[in-house]
Amino acid sequence: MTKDPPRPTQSELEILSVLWDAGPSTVREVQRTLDARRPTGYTTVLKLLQIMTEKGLVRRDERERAHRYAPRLPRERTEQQIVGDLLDRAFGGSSSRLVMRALSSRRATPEELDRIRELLDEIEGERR
Amino acid sequence: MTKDPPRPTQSELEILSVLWDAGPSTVREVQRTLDARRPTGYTTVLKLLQIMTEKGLVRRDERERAHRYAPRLPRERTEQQIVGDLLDRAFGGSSSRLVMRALSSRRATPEELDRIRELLDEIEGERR
DNA sequence: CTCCCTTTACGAAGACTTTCGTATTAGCTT
DNA sequence: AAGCTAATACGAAAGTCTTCGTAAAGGGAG
Repeated sequence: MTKDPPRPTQSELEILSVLWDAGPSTVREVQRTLDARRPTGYTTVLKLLQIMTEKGLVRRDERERAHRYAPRLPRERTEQQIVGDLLDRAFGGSSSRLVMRALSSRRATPEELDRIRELLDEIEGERR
Repeated sequence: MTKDPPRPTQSELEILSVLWDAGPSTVREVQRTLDARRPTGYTTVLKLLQIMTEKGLVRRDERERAHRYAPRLPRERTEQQIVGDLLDRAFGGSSSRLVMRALSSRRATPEELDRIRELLDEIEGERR
């Protein structure tokens, strides 16, 4: 059984996010996406991805000349880990408080709100 | 106008959380709370609080022999900052995805769920 | 084959985080 | 005032994160 990789750092999380969105990508592809948001050097991204490979956060496919990197864990699972951690650390485990902050922090679209309602229904349904 | 303090680190956030819960506290008080969860030395907490004072994350009251530390920003605001940051960094700005992770990460009480529904109503109400 | 261009590899610097040992200071007790 | 106790101050060490410069390697064009 392979051990779980450590929690990703802030920058690593940003890279993972790109990979989850775009699928297996080369350094150049990730760098271009990141650079559009905030100036980010090529070797910086490369080094990060190499470190992330060592940590087991990503898997590297070396068949092509430009290696392709892919997340090793599903987005779902990592997000859960991060959120759970934050919940304990800053929200005293109160998920509702976190939810409220999230909702008042960014506007959610009506569709999103609907999906959240559905989720609430599901949770309350299970309770019975 | 005073500049905003930087984003707290993980350990700093833990300390802030204690201070928000307990109100202005001495190093010893914070240390005892933290130590109960995970072994934490006195001078470690002290140093952190001193650094946090420099950064402007907490305010120090030196009138008593044992100084009392208090958060400089309200919990609300800091939580918002953290969540907003996380939202951008890992959730592509999708608050609903964050909400779902939060809700499936820890069980919320029925009361909490109700409060969330109310919040949803409010948000949709404003839209009209 | 040789010259480029793009990529990966390596290493190091600088900043930051976290922890802890030790020194110093202040108050209380006697 | 002297001594004890508990607090703060200081500084250093070890680890991590982030960035970047430079070297090495690989492929394609001519």
